[in-house]
Amino acid sequence: MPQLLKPNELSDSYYLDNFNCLIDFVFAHYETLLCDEEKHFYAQFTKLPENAQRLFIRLLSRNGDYARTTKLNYSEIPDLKKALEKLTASGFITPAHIDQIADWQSLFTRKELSGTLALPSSQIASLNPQAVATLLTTSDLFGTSPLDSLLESEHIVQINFQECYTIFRLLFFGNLHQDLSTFVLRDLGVRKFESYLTDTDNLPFQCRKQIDAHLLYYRCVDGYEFAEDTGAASLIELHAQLPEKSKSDTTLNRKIDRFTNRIARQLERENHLQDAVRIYRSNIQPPARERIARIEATIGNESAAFELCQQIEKNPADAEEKEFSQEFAARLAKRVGIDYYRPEKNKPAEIQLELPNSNLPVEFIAALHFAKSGKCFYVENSLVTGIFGLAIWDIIFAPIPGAFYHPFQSAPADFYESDFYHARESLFKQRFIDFKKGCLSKVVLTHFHNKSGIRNPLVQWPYLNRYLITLALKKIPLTDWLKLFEYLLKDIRHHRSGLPDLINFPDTGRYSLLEVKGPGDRLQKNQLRWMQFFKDSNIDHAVVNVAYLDEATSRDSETETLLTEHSIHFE
DNA sequence: ACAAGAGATACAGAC
DNA sequence: GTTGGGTGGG
DNA sequence: GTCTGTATCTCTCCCACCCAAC
Ligand SMILES: [Mn+2]
Ligand SMILES: [Mn+2]
Repeated sequence: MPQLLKPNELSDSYYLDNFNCLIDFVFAHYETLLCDEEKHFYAQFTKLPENAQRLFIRLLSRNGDYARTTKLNYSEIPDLKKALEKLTASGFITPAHIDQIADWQSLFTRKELSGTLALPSSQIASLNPQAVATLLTTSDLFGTSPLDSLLESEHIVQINFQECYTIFRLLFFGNLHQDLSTFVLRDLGVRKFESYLTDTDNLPFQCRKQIDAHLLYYRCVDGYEFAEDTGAASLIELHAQLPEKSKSDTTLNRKIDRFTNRIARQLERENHLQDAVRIYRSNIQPPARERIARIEATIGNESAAFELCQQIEKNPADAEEKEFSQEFAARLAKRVGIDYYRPEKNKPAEIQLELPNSNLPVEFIAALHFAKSGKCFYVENSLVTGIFGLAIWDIIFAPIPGAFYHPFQSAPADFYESDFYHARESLFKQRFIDFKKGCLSKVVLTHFHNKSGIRNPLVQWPYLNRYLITLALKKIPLTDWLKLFEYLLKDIRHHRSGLPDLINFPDTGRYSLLEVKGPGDRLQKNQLRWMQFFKDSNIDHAVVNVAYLDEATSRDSETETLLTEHSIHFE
């Protein structure tokens, strides 16, 4: 009998349904890539009675490999004992072998442990897991250990098949950071996703080797913290364990490269420069080459550093890397006393303001100042990026092969890839023609209305409202929008950030983009690049330097009124 | 959109 | 006694 | 007294609870 549900209400079998949805999808589309144990896991799970299924899912979504059965209490699982028996009989859980339990502190409270060990709880806190285990399992003259009393009325079970579930999650989501809560958040209406069709003919995993590589990568990431604490040798070993980069899996390659950079950077901090350089060299992702150049310069290898800078300049991975290579080369040349061309520095226009410190974020202080003679909004990336996202909404979610492979994506799989545009070129070309015919406002406002709250990699809904959008579309000329869009499209990954804090629409007309800087703050590289773009595109812009007239005071009533008028709310 | 970018803030060292 | 971080849950 | 590099902090639904600390 189907339940009648209010829009944001969960059915009483929600997590069972969600889990089934996940594993059924994986089994249906990836059966040939599953190993015997995984297939066994799936087959056995589907044979379990519903109550046992429920309990197992509950156990899987807890932390840790073990659970105390006395701590389990679920109103939707009436016969816990029977469910536990079923799970034990089918091998989904097993009574724990106490000598395999390494971490007793996460299973029992300090108080419980200090009681049985007859030690002050402060001392328990300072013991390492190994020590606790030893104390607990050491028998006295009568052959009894503290553990015996602790476990008198306890059953600890080991939760099995966690690895299988991990694989299923990986295959379903394509990553390990999403889990069953993703379903819940969608069904509660917290996160809305576009309702595209998933392309089951072009799923991301093609062979078992690829799956294992992903899994290994995640294992290495898990091991990072320990390796960092253990020292350089562990970090080097960790790097050696990383999966080989594959020919086709650019997503995984990118992850490996980022992680590699993280390892090498830590080696730098620990002063293992040779190893850091060696590891950076295996890597294309910025800032690997930059780091190598810096290290070479530090250890007195200026010529090697200089040469690398020239290589980078010839073939930069992105604007940031290119700028680095030019500036650093010039710096090196100067240091060695060689004459060398230095790119002229862009100094954006500046506005100096002296304002009372009303104890608000400096962006609001500045915005309220400009609001006295116009309309001013604190938008950062959200306006330009958001308008663009609304303007090309249907292109972002167009059914390109392989773009969508599960229902919880906020972007197509290739959104940040350099060929995102080319895979949709005809759609974009047509859309830009339409814009030139004057349909920009209509497309944007239609999507703003129809897609409200739905996730889109370019749209941050909380910052957008109809008034702001309408005003921006009216005050910013189409030619400027087209230039902005074109610039965004050149490198979406990097160009979606660094936009100025404020957009100002003075009463006298026009508009300008303002980056606010309080005392001690300075322009970031990407912010400066946007300023350069505005200059090249003839778009009003400035850096607003705010100095405070006084110490921070509490907000006066005048400020409160302004805040209310601008729908700004704090604490 | 893979414990991340995305921005602000703090401080040290170079010059 | 209070808080605040961690965790589980819808 | 600037300019640079680097490290560090804050934040992702939101609520109830439990436990460990200041
Ligand atoms: Mn900002
Ligand atoms: Mn700012």
